Amino acid sequence: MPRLSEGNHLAVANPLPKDAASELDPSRCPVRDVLDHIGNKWTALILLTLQAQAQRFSELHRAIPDISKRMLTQSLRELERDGLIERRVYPTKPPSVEYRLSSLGESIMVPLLGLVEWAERHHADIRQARVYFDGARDSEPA
Amino acid sequence: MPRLSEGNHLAVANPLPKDAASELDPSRCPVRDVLDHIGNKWTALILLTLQAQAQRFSELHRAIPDISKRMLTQSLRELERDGLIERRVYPTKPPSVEYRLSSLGESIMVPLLGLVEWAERHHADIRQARVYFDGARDSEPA
DNA sequence: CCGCATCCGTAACGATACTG
DNA sequence: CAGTATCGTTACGGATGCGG
Repeated sequence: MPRLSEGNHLAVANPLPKDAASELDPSRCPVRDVLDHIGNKWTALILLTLQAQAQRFSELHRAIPDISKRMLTQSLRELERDGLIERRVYPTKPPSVEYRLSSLGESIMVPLLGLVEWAERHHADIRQARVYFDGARDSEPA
Repeated sequence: MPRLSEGNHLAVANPLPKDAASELDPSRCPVRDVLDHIGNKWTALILLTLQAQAQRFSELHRAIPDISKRMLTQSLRELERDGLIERRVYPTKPPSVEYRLSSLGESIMVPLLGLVEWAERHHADIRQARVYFDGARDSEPA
């Protein structure tokens, strides 16, 4: 099995020239960058929702009820900024805005759906492991 | 393209029996459950690191320098709890502990590496989209 | 060496109210 | 309808120090 770009995502061991970065630059690590985003609790859900078809703001809101407007807006902005979705404004009255996956956004669906599929397939295993772990925790000290 | 289990990950539209859950149960949604975990900023990195080979606590710490011991411990516990990694204690003196992927953990590497590969392949696109977006933002209001 | 506990700053997030 | 602004809370996460 290939190991990909050997230790690239691990924080650079070489301590950086001098004082260049008081903090190591995470934007230089594709893995962290992308993973942080899809882990942003909502972004993945939004992408998944948009994968079915383009949606308007309130449709998205209805599809994901437990997100606040604030977070929805913010997440959409991020996705748009990253070029994963496109935002189209129709100057109707009242105005309507439609969000859709860009081609880049579509391309991430492939690995993302892979993860989704894994999640659905192995969720039972995880839940089982959890109850075992939690059970063993307080029945062990016999 | 298959849409998987139609709208499962979206918060259940059916408003739950009565008062059952004041909050909708995210643990019943595999997608959210898994995505939240791998998005936990460190878990994915740890899995990626362990994929190469089993590692001891301090080896992991060296491999991912910018994680605190606290977070490393915590993340490892979570992963162990979910059955993705195994923890082996060697009663040497001083004691040494080794972490390795479980078979379940190995199985998640496939989709995870898919995402990693996507990230590496498209990171340039994302960065470019960002500068474009940010640039357009404050040059637009002409 | 491994890992837990405490303290504390920060940001993420939600709720609400208001604008075009 | 599609946001923005403000506020308050919560939790994440880092630093440090102790114990096995």
